[in-house]
Amino acid sequence: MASAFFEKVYQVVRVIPEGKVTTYGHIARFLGESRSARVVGYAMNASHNDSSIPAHRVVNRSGVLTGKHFFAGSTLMQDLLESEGIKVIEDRVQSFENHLWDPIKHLNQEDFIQGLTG
DNA sequence: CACCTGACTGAAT
DNA sequence: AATTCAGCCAGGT
Repeated sequence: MASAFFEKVYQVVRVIPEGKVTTYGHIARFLGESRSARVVGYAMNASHNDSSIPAHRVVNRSGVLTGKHFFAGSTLMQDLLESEGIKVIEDRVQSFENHLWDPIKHLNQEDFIQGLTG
């Protein structure tokens, strides 16, 4: 079991809809830790312990696949995204904002955290 | 035990 | 507008 923050991150990542992506910053902000975007990324690094976490749907604020290096091979992350209908060119998600899934807009922040802790 | 690094980001210079 | 700095947490050296 990872830290509480890691768990929250995982919970959010797990509910990202197929064919959608979000960013480290959005997740951090959604969790009320807008300054911990970096830790979100670090949580993803540790997410290799759990295969149920679609880490490929998390990119940086520019839609760049900064974490692809941590996937097997050099195109697995891109391949996964493209298989969900997201076009990726040179490690960048095309029409990024169009595919962006903002947890702050699609989830109820308080309820989510309440349900998580309770 | 202290210090450094890392899938980030926003503010300041 | 581009570069630098600070903040967050965990794990490795």
